[in-house]
Amino acid sequence: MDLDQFIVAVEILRRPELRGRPVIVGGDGDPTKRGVVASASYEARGYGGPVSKSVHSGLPLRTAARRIPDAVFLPVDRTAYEAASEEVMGALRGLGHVVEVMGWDEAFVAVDSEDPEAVAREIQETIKAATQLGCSVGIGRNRLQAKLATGFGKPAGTFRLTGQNWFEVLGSRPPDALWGIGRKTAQKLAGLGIETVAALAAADPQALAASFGPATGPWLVQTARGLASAAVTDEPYQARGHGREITYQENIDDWQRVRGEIGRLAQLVAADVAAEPRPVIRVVVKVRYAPFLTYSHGLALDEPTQEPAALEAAALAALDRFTRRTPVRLLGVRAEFAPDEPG
DNA sequence: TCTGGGGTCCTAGGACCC
DNA sequence: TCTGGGGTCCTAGGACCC
Repeated sequence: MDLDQFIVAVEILRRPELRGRPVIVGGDGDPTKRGVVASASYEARGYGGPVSKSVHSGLPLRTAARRIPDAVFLPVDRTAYEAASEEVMGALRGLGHVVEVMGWDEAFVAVDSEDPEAVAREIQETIKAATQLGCSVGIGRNRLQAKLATGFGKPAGTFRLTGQNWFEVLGSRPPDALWGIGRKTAQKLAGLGIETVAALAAADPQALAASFGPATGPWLVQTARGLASAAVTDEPYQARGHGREITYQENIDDWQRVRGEIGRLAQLVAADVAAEPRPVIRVVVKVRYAPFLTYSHGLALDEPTQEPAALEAAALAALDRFTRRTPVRLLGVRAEFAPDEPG
């Protein structure tokens, strides 16, 4: 299940007069500032029109404003989206299936049915009745097939993608049409002469292991064949870590201030971590210098802890490993938890 | 394209050990 | 003291996703 233009849809629910207009949500809503598009309405995406007038998520806000000057720009309101998402997932769980939430606007639902389209429509009606939000539902024999199927069902539709029609639908598309394969991998594959899903499915897993590593190589081929094995689970999600990062509106060139900001971020991370039962074993500091060069340095803690003072001290020690003291545009602090003991 | 913020997983290389 | 072959752990970086 994948909600249609989720963030924009939540905004339109509380501002119905925006329906039908190009709406762009991102940053603090000021398109003259640093930030990117979190969500754009279908009107702003300008399907079928020229790229020079189309906006999509990830696009810099300043570029979006140049492309659609009369769009409505709104700030990101995480609290509102979290609340709406909770409502949706609650309604979905009410149907009695195993539900695995994959972010604000997506979930896998484990269903064994002779008539999956009927179940899909029931899911859509239930969510619509509870929240007024539309969604598309993809049907497949595994998570990979179902996930890709939602894209073909948009908006507000259903689509069935199984071994029966996998190559008919996807065979001639580029590999980055698949879930988990992006632009970089597609380029690297093209360099090996592999330019379609069908070609990737026919490739030798061992040969790809030489180029992509022992796990990724064979995984690429399995994915192109539409195969995936992970079951849908409703086990409560356990975060591996928590982090905070900020892109500053103006670059910081005073490294005393950088120190102060890292301390502040470490305190925010300490507060986030306090909500979890697990201790922190490692702290990583990230610095993005003004020309968009990003580096990180981390260190293992002497002993596992959640103590804010210890996390801050570790973050400052990690910061000391950065020798280059030129202006920065982004600072981040991340805390990583001890992994679960097996068994 | 002057390029967010929250994450996850994998890889390569070096250190270290036997 | 021209130097093997594992294995594991740690670290930094990259790719990807929502």
